[in-house]
Amino acid sequence: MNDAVTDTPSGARDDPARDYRDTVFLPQTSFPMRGDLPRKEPQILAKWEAMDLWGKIRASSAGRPLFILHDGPPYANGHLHIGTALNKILKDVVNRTRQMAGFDANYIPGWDCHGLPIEWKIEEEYRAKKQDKDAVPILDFRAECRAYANHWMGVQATEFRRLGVEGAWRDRYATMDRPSEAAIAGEICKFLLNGALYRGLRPVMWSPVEKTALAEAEIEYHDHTSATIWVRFPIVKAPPQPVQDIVPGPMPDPWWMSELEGASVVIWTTTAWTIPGNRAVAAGPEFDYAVIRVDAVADGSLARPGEKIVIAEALLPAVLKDTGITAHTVLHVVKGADLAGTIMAHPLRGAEGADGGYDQDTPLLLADFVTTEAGTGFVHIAPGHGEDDFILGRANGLDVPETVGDDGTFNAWVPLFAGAHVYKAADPVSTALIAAGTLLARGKITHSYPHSWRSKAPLIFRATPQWFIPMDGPHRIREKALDAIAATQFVPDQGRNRIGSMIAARPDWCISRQRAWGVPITVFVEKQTGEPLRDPAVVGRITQAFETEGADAWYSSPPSRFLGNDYNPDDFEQVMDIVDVWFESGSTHAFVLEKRGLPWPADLYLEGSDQHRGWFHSSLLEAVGTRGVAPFKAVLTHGFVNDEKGRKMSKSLGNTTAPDEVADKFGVDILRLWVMSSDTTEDLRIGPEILKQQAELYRRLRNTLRWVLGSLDGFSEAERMPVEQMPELERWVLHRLTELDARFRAAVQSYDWTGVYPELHNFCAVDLSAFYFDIRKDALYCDRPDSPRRRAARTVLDHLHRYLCTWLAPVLCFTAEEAWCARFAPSSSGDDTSVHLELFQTPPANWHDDTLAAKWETIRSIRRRITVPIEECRKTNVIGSSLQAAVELPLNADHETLLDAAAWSEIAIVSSVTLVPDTDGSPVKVTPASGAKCARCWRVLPVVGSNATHPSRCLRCTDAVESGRVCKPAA
RNA sequence: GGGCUGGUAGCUCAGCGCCAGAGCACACGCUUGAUAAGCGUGAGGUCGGACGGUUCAAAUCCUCCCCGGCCCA
Repeated sequence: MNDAVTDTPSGARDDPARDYRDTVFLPQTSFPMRGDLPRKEPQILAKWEAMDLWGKIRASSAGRPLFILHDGPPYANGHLHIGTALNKILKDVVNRTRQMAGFDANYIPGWDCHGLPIEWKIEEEYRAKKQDKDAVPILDFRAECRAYANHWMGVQATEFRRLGVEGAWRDRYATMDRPSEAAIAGEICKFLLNGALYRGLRPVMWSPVEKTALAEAEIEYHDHTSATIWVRFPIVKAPPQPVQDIVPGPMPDPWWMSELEGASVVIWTTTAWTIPGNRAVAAGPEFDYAVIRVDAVADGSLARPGEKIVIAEALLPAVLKDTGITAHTVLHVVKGADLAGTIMAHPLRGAEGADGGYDQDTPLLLADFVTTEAGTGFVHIAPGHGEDDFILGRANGLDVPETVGDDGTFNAWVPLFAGAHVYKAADPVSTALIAAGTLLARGKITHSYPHSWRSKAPLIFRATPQWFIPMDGPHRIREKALDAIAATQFVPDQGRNRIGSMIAARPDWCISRQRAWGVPITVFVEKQTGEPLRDPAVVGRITQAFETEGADAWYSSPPSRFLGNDYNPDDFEQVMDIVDVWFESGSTHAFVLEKRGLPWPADLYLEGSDQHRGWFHSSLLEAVGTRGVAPFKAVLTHGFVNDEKGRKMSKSLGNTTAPDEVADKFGVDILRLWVMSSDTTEDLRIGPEILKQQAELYRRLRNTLRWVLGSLDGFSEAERMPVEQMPELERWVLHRLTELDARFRAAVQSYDWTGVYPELHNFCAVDLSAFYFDIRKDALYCDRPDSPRRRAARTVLDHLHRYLCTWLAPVLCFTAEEAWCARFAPSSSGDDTSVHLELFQTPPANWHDDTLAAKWETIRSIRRRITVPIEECRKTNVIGSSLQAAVELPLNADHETLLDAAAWSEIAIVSSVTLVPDTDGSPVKVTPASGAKCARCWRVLPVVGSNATHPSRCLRCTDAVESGRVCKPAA
């Protein structure tokens, strides 16, 4: 308590003009109204760094139940954007709330470092220096990639920490760390050793000029003129089921389908060289296909009058024109679905010199990628020469012929065309088809075609050996993954469905890439058998070497180092492919959790919804394949950040919001508040107006804290009052705290934070600022310090300060710290006090009082009946301040005992209330209060002026002043 | 084109079968002892569209369409 002020000497009359301000307890605090966040936040960060806050948090929570949010690694390339900021802030809030709810939330942030984008950056630098990548030793190249990733990890770490994200930054993980590379190789070898790793063929985009595979982003599309061919596939066996003709008219013989034998299915392709690789024809199940008889043809047409061909009805006019058919009869129309099971001959069946190499059957399959935009409505399927073809082929057990070599020429085994280059294959293929009688027409088309970004040469899809993890078969990875999904908590729950349908439909996982910057697939293949070597001793030598030297050891060591004395290196081929980066990040659980002795599986994975196909997916498959279960107990997803109109952000549209700009202009706490004010399970929006709104919300929170701090000035434990002795108003506030507490605890459990912080804001604005604080200002400012009413209020304010600071700490991590230290660490520098070392407060059971809450709900609704007529009196200039009002309040029998008249005047902040019985819903009457205004508390009361010595004060204020205990605010 | 998802006041969000809600912003007023603050009052929406369906009753269920977003093709 501050120095008491002596009133005027007893007996002397007061000066009516006296200013009583210095006898009133006005809020007093060092906590400024303006946040000044962009300047202050870095100072607070520096303080945390200096006191080793992270270390102290860990030490303080030792022994508590662990909570592991396993960090999905962002790619170590470029500055943070708003999406990564959202993700990390949300993670930080979840971690902090769990920490403050009593867990030991040890968060280890990490990075994804390998992969194409960094390779490209380094290659780009080479090109700028006119250097050839292939001339650089691979270890040098990898070292440059490593340095590049390292640089960006540092940049992003700084940016994340500026966002207030707390974690084990010194112990961060990176996929390119040596132990990580060793662990990743170890995971690959788990699949190798348990037999779930096989080598198969798969088409990839290939440049015959550079003799290399290319990734999607290395491909440029340019116009290219290709030869086109229309080819007959003679039907040798009609579909198995009798089907009804769908042409209107007389009902045909249901067995007409047998007529299809002898007819031909016609395909159209722009890549004649893929015909030798054909293994099927696909039709669209929903399309109508016409069986026609050719009646007349133009000169030079390869069509034959009298022959029967099948073509999609929608494309019939175009095909007739292109093939020179001038007259025809539609015999039947049939759904594509009904053609399934038709067996055709390969168009080169029986060709001279082919030696029976094309005599295999060609099935007709159904596929939803077939369109009727161009062609014939039938697609020729060469599983080695197209993504769709490959997947359809796998699903139907087709083989993947390896027809083309790395230089773009046909392999020696390919009948008729061995050694020919695919770029020049259109003529020989056409000639052979003409000889076989199956070419229906030829043409040319100019279309957009993939080319190499480097050589500008046209590319081909070519079957190449790749490494796969099977989804089905003895390891039942698909089935186990689906079981694991069923056992996982998804927030929101739709995520289960989304990842589930992907897992259910996906093909085998191709984990090999023909690249340099990554972890090699550490496998030796026995040359004679083509089988991978499965020897735990060899695996052990590999992972051991990687542990200290990293994956570079694979490139720098002779194979004998790994093969040991049991094998002759000459008998083995060392695989030089690297593993898919998704396999790497899918293995982080192994080296970040398991290897470090943290609990496994993780409690939570938390990423953007795109990671259903990405990290959640690969982590699930990796863990199921090696451990049989998911590496996470729960998966939380958030949406994407769009602009204020809900449009995707793009530099060209100029609608981007960068996190560092928000930090510099508003402060990080505003950005964090934005995250928690949004529904993060859906897409979110951000922009100038939305940020401005967040700044408004922040101001209210900040001013609430400020007023609490100011009104608590000088609070001493001696003032504290037990709940039982408090007025109902105070007990109602404490009850509200129990309600909010329940909301927080539920959110901590469920990870569902939507609406929680808006509700806290609502509490501050509506329950506290506009109601409780407004009412209690009179007692806090004007009562003597030992007044029970004031003591009760200050006790509640003490609780409010602790509850609000701790609740806000996970989100407004800087502001809450400031408000906490403003009270508990006023000495500032060198002090180790931090709100982040606190736990959430636990409300005593006796604070909860539903009956009281219901009663005060009624009181507040009656209060609203009073404020309306007061407002009307203001309009007519009868009164200004509500303290100038006297109210006549009619109450019905149910309400007349709620409060007494004095309490009503307190609650309504008026100078007097008269209660009258309400029998017919009579309105509240407001009149100017009679009496004079107390110069100290401004209430208008009849007693003011009745005391000759103290003519300008009311009784309460006279007592307060004469007690000699009212303070003069510290200067 | 397919899978998942969203479209309720200027903004952020509730409501998800039975009279359109909250906070913020806005307007007006009060206060000048939370003052680059605080209080009060008020205005504002045919709930994306359908002179579509189901129902006694639809923002809420169904169908179609339009506009976004993520992932595939």
